[in-house]
Parts: sequence; C-alpha cells; structure tokens
Amino acid sequence: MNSSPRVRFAPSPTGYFHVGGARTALYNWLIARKSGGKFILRIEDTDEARNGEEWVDGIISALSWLGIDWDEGPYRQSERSELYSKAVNRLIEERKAYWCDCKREEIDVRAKERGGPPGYDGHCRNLNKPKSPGSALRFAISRPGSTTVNDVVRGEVVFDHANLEDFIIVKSNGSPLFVLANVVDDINMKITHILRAEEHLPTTPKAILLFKALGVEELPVFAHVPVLVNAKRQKLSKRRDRVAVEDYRDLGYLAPAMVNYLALLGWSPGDDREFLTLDELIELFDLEKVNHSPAFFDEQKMQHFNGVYIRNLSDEEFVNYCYPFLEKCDWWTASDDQLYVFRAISPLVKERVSLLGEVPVMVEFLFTEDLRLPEDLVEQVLRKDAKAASILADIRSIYETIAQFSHDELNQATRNYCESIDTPLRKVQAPIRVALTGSKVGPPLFESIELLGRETTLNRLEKALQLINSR
RNA sequence: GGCCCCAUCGUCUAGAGGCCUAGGACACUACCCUCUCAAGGUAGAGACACGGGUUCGAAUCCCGUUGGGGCUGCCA
Repeated sequence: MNSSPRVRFAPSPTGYFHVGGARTALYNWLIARKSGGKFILRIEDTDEARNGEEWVDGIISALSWLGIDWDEGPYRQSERSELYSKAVNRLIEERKAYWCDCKREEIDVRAKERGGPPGYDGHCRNLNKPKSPGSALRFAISRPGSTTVNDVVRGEVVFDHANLEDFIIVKSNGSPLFVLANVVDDINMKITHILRAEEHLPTTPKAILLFKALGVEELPVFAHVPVLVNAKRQKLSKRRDRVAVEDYRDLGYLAPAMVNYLALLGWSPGDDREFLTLDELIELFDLEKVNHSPAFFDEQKMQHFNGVYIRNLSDEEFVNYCYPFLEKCDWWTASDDQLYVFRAISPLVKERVSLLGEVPVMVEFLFTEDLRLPEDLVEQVLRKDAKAASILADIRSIYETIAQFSHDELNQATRNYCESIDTPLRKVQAPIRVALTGSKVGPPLFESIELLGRETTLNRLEKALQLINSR
C-alpha cells in the first residue's frame, strides 16, 4: 500500500443516503485513517435531471452524524466541467473518441438484425462525423484486446473487449458521463485507492481504458466490496428498501453502534470480537480481509448492537441522548419537575430499551396528567381477575397511610400485604402496574410509584377501582 | 440472452490442507434469576449447495453443475 493513500467517497445525490453507501464511505474512511491518508468527499452530480440539492445535504449530515469526516471536499463534479472538456478534447485529438449520432432504436435494430449480443456496433467509429446537436461522444475501444482488473478483494478479473461496446463518455447535451468524470477526477485528485461497491466492477475495464487513454501509467488500486442486500438478497436500493441512514438516526440508533455494525457487514477482525471501538476498527480494518459475498442488512442484529451501546452509556449521556426524543412529545415540557423525574427513572429505562425512540412510551405514564387505561388491559388484568378490585382497594389504603413514600417502603409494605393475603408479589403487581402506568410492562414498579408521588398514585388507584365497578 | 461476481447454521461471520466432533454473534427454544419487561446466566436446536478430481488427508486447492446476485442506459 502506498505510504499516503488518497481515497474518495463519491456518492450521487439522487435519493436518500442509504446504509450501503454509508458502509462504503466507512471502509474508505477507515483506510485513510489507518494509513494517515486523505479521505475525499466528491459529489457525483453530473446528471442534472436526477440530482437534488436536498440529497447533498442529506449525505453531508448523515456522514457527519456517523462521525465520518473528510479531509477534502465536498467537491462537485458539476463545478468541474472545464476539467472534463480538456480531457475530452485530448481524447478527440488523439482519435480515441468519436462523435456518434445513432439513435437508440437504430442501434437496437442493427443489433437485432445481426443477431448476437445487443449493444452498440461501432457504426460511426470510422465515419469521422463532426459534432452535431444530437450526437454523443463514444470511446473507441481497442479491438481485439482485453483488460484485466487487478482487484484487491476479487483478484484478477479479465474482460474481453469483444464484450465491451464503444461506450458514451459525453452526452448529447454536453455533460460527461460518470465513468469519464469519475476517471478525470480520480486522476486530478491523485486518488490512489478506489474502493467502491461490487456493482461497479463491470464498468472498471472502461475506467481503466480511460485512465490509460489519458496517459496514466500507474493505475490506482481497485477494490470492489460486496453489496448489501435485502431479505430477498437483492442489492439494497433506495427505491424499494427503506434504509435511509437518517431514518435510523430518528429511530434512536446511536452512531457508534451503527458504524460498528456496518463495519462487520463484509469484514471481521478475524476473531470472535464484535464490539469494536472506532480506534480498534481503524487499527484492525484490512481490505484483504473483506469478504466476497453480499451481506444481508439485518436490522434486528443492529438493534441488538444498539441496545448494548445504550447500556454502555453513562446515565448522564443517556439522559442527554434522550432529550431530542422527549421533545417530540406533546406532554414533555422540560420543567424542572419533569427533568428531575426523568433523570431519576432514566437509569432503569436505559437497561430496558434498544432504541432511544422507545424511551418516551416507556416513561409517558410519569408525565401525563390523565392516564388512559387501554380497554383490553382493563378487561384482561383488572376485571377478569376476581381479586384485582380488592387488591387495589387494599393497596390504596396502605399507600395512603404509608409513612415514607419511598420505593423501599412501598416495596416492603406491598410485600407485607402479599404475605397477609397469601399471594405472590408477581400476581399482585400486575393490577397495580396497569392501574398506575396503563401498561403491563415498564420500569420497576416501586421506583415508578415513588416518582408518581402519593397523590397521583392514590388518584389512579381510585380511578381504576371506579373503572372496574363501572362495567 | 451475453459478460462478470459470489456460495460455511435462518442471518452476520471464524476458518489460509491436518488445530473441525466446524467456533462466535443475532434470532429461536427450554431452564435459572426475577415485582412486570428487559438485561444476565446455563443448556439446546441449527451450516461447509451438489458432483467430480488433486492429496496420505479438503469447508479450505482445481474443474463442472446448480443456485443467488450484479452489469448489460446519452443513470451513478
């Protein structure tokens, strides 16, 4: 490997930034950081019709959120057209490219007539046609011949030129096609390692031919990493799969958890370790150890990773990460009182969520004025259980008179009560929990009751009793 | 169709000819712990796609088959 590699991530702003792109960016970034090289961000926006400025913002904010920073850029191909025309002029002068005004239909008809593979037949190659309004520039591929791609992860891949058509490098509207812009920029930016998704492998011989035609003697190192696939094992696409990085952020994933998980799709440190810090990733990542086969993007496993990362947060960090999610709730006022209560319950919540987005629903009962009990739970836990009414009534009078409204005392008093009626606590807690929190699951009960306070607790018990009797 | 890539539990993977009775993780099942739910602990089920070679010996090397994927655009 070159002593100071220059790598680039070159997304096109044509849709949400998805996790596959994030992983490619990450791998590039890891190589740069590992070797003291440079990571360059380049926006490939040569196709005006499909670009959107909002997608550029999305790419930038997603990369920033993930902690993938760049040393140069973002460059934009749309601002570098002089570079491309210079290269184009050179290719034309050296007769390595020619103008072609064949229409797609004509090409298809000719292909059909001659049988065999579809594609352009080189019709205009020796016709010396001048540039005209409808013409596009094609690259003249040497024939016969073959081009070998020397790929770090794939090995040597040979492409026979017989299977390569004279491809277009400049559209009839004058803008360059991505292969051309790509190669010109890679030369100009002195890119040493081209690491991209496997889907680009078939166009690599074209790129190599262009590198050579433009006078490059030492080609960059190529590495094509396997694509990420959906459950049907198709390449992840922003159109059919909902996999935008920002969606995961909004769901409550922690960036380091996502980065950690992404790094492991297609690569492993070679042992059983799975939880790796960024520094460890930088140290251990090795292109030679990248897998060859596509990896399924498994949200379930990523969520598990996220849970582990959340539990590893300090209580204070956890609270801070939760605020944006609380602020989306209409019951959240961020009053001193609410802040106090949330801080108090948060360590118990931290152990119970795997997404930050799960936090509000778990604590809502502590903050809403009038708690609504779901009808099915009222039926199932309160009415169907013959003992529920008496338990709630008894507990209400116990809690009314308890000296210290602390979780220890509540716990003790409740346990004493359980003993007196010869019923296990696990049975007794169910109706209390539903009456007080509106849910069968949640943070530990007595801590919750303490934070609810005596008044609210007694009121809710009373309300639940009325509900039972009101049938 | 043509070209190219790929192939270990359902999933992500370890595996560089003997360390493999194929290891770990997610998910799943059971049990333990337990005030619910999580977390944690223990156990369990679960894979080398198939067929030929090469070799004393193959998950590992070669060939073929099958299967999957990608590309085949005046998209990137």
